[in-house]
Amino acid sequence: MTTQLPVVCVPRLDLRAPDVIDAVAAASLIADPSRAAILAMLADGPVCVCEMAAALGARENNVSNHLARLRDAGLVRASRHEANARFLYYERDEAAVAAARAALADVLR
Amino acid sequence: MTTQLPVVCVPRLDLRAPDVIDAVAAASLIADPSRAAILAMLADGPVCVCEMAAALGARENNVSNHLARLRDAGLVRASRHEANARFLYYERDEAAVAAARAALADVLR
DNA sequence: GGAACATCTCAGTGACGACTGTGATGTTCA
DNA sequence: TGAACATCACAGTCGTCACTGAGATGTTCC
Repeated sequence: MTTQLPVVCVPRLDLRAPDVIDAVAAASLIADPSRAAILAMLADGPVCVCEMAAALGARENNVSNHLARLRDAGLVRASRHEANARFLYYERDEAAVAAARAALADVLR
Repeated sequence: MTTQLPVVCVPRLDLRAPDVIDAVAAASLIADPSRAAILAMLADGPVCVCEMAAALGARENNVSNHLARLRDAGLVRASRHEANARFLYYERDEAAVAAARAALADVLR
């Protein structure tokens, strides 16, 4: 609880707002419960769209919309199942996830 | 790039959606550029409302609204300047910030 | 006490985003 | 080939949230 208040109470006009666009972009994606759960589920390996929809209790086109946003952000990518190409499996791009984690950690550093 | 697709393509209905409410709450706060910048600025110590407003190029009541949300979440607290109590200085609650950081890191684990 | 300042609270407005429904695309199987 | 399935893309609707403006509270200084 050591609050270091400045001795002189003159507004510091040299204070610059830090660059937070990457953190905001990452946070905006996690700010939705469905997308946050999707990202957490994908931590354990690829998951099918229908599996995620069932786990979330959401419709598949709804999940698809969220996956499209995560895809556009580069956080996940899709590939069809080898044995049954009807199923589309999503997996995380760990490099992009690490970058998002770093951007968020920088704000809360 | 070792995508471990299941050999048998049967939807895993046992898949449960993980608990992400804490991460979503934290992300929702960071998802706004003003709040993200505020949290980042406060990492270096207490800052006055007028200083944050000047750095952000925002109006003071706007900044005050964002600070109220961060306050309600327990991430920041306010105290008046000892020498000049007209100025209200905000500082982070490092325990709460650490908890938010942990919740976010858990989703992107 | 009164004026100027710093900040808060609240209500109103506008914009962005989440969910839905529908139709389209690609895949499997009979 | 046709039916069923898995998923996507897009447009419409509705709710939430950020910014604004105005008024209220607390502080300092004359």
